[in-house]
Amino acid sequence: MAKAKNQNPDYEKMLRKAGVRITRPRRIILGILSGAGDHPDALEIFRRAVAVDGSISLSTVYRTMKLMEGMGAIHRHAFEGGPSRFEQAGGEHHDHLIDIESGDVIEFKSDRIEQLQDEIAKKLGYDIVHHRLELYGRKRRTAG
Amino acid sequence: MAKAKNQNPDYEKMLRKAGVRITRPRRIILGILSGAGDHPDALEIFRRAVAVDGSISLSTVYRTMKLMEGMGAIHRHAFEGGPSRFEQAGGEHHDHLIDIESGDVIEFKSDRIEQLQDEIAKKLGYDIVHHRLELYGRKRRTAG
DNA sequence: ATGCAATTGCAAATCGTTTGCAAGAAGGAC
DNA sequence: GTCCTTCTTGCAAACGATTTGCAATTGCAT
Repeated sequence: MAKAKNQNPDYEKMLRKAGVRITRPRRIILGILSGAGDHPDALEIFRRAVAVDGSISLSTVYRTMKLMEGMGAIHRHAFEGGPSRFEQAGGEHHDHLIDIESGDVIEFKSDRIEQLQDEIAKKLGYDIVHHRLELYGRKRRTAG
Repeated sequence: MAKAKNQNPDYEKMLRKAGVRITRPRRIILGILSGAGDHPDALEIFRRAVAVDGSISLSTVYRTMKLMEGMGAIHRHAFEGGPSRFEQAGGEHHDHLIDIESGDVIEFKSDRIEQLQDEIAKKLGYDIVHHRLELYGRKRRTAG
């Protein structure tokens, strides 16, 4: 019953092909993102990585995040004030609903909204390169 | 033909009523936001404020921004990486299209999108407290 | 005008993130 | 497997944006 979010597109192969060395820290960090069902920030990734290999440094986590972001292997999210949070790329595009009480992130998708965004941009004379749609909400009290 | 974006809801009165002292720095800063047609960041507001009164400090700009944000008199936007940018509140709600080449911000509004957002949140069991919709785009080359 | 609490400017502190550098690994050539 | 070059790493120091402690100053109710 584990939340299997794992469609691991074998990043190691892709990265090596792109001329990126697969080092021990990188393998560990990538593995963590790959298995994460949440959207951890750099410090949290660092904690999880250290649990596997105590010698990994926070700098390496940041450097790896930046590298992977550049390669398109992960997505960086800057939710409300807090630090950047990361998520493995590869899945379908989606937006986020952030629970302002717990910080939990729920993913959702709306083709209709995407379509409307395109129309708006077009009307304004722009081509959308990317967008950000975040809903900040509070769990509805289940009427008791 | 100036871009009059000025529906100045007499913040001084509102603020004083809320027990906030109207000091010289605050009056100047509020005036700047009120007359701004753009979305300046703290440093830019500071620059404009210093041009009026050389003794104003950056700390005061930050403190005033935080205070006014709390009072609902301004909105804070954290676009892509950069520092927070501010805008006087009071106008109608709108979202933003950011020109990734110039940094210019264009405001737009879509009731349809807002409505869809509400539906999505409701379906997920949440009440939206606020949201953020930003389109990052590039000016379409006017086919010549 | 007077007094006290709220506000300020300044400098130092903080947070998240980046960077210089010397030591240490990755992986192609042999 | 061994060697070599180059890329990566960990560390500590630097960074940019923002916040804070503090003593001096100001707003404004009286």
